Amino acid sequence: MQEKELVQLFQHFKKYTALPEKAEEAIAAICSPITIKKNRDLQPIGHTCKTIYFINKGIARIYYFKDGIDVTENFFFENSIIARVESLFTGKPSRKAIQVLEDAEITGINANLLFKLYDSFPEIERLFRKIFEAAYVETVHRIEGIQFHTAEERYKALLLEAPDILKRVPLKYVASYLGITQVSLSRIRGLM
Amino acid sequence: MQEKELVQLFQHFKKYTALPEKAEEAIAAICSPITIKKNRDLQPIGHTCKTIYFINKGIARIYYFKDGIDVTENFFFENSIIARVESLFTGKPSRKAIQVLEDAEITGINANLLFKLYDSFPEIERLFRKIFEAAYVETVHRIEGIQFHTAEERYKALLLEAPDILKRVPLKYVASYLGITQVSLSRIRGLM
DNA sequence: CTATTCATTTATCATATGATAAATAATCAC
DNA sequence: GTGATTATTTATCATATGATAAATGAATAG
Repeated sequence: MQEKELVQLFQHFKKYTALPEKAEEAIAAICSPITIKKNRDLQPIGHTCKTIYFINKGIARIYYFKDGIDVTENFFFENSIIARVESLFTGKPSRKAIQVLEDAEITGINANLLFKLYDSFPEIERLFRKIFEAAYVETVHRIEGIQFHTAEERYKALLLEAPDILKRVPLKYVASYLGITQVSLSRIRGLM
Repeated sequence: MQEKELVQLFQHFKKYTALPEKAEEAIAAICSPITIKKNRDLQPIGHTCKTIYFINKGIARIYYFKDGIDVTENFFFENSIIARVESLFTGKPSRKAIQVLEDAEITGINANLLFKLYDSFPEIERLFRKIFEAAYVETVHRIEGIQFHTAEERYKALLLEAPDILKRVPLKYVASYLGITQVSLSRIRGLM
């Protein structure tokens, strides 16, 4: 594991809570570096999520198929944690995949070993509690953004809150993320 | 605090993780019983969430106003935990309120004191970590249920997955929960 | 019990979005 | 660099849902 990427990871963790050195070492020991090419699946559909990922570089999305149609659930950028929580927290196989949208460098954290670390390092349990609490809050905001807003409102909100998505991600993925067809998204963009 | 209601609370906690007796006592010490009449707000809009609630009896909903329109974010039944997490986990005031839809008996858990207990009782931190992880997973499922489904599909899914909501909750609240108007909901019901 | 308020349904019309097809534009493999 | 594939836009038509109004039904206060 490259030192540089671990530094980036622990830098990210500091936003949530401080970790004693021993705890950092313990986490470092269960991390693996992953280099992956654009458009490849980091995790396929149907497998149980046993890894928590951190993006050092690149973009990724979680997606699944609804009636044969590719639906993007979420996008993830540099310095963020990705996990298919509905699988990670339940132990059930996930119907969702993680795909990388640019050549990426990723740190994989072995989830089972991490959960074991919770017993010896309450600070680590606290860290990940806070990480997922923050992700939970984001998800709640997401619902608010969907409920009772028109497609156009949702597009404008995205333009305001996460313009990077529109700059770096193919529109066809953005469309399903917004819950509309690609054609509708194109029409909405055309009006502005 | 009534013994009976605490038993019900700890019974609920057992679904997530076992607690040592001392931890249960520590939690019991920060709980207060609340009796509240139908249609009253348990927590008003604009206040910062400092209490985690457990419903011993009754139903509640979280709601807010979007452009002057009452929107239901979620429903909660007996034996469930309610919190406006976007306020609880960020310390910011909530734009949402909690309202009781039937005469209810509720246990309030002082959140600040609870978070202090996390330091001395890792088991308590673990318990609430798991509780909110499970709630997070539910929220992720919720998004899946909204994205790319028609109003009719969403109604039918609700009929299947949570028929109790339709039995015990006024339809006007169900409509905004489904992200549609009351009139549309009525029309959809009429077709079936 | 009665009157009043509130909730639900029904009807009509307007509009946003979906479905499909075709034209352009951009990207990729070789 | 060129052809082939893929992404995006544009156009047309169909339909689900919203907005509004009015009628019916249920709940509540006094």
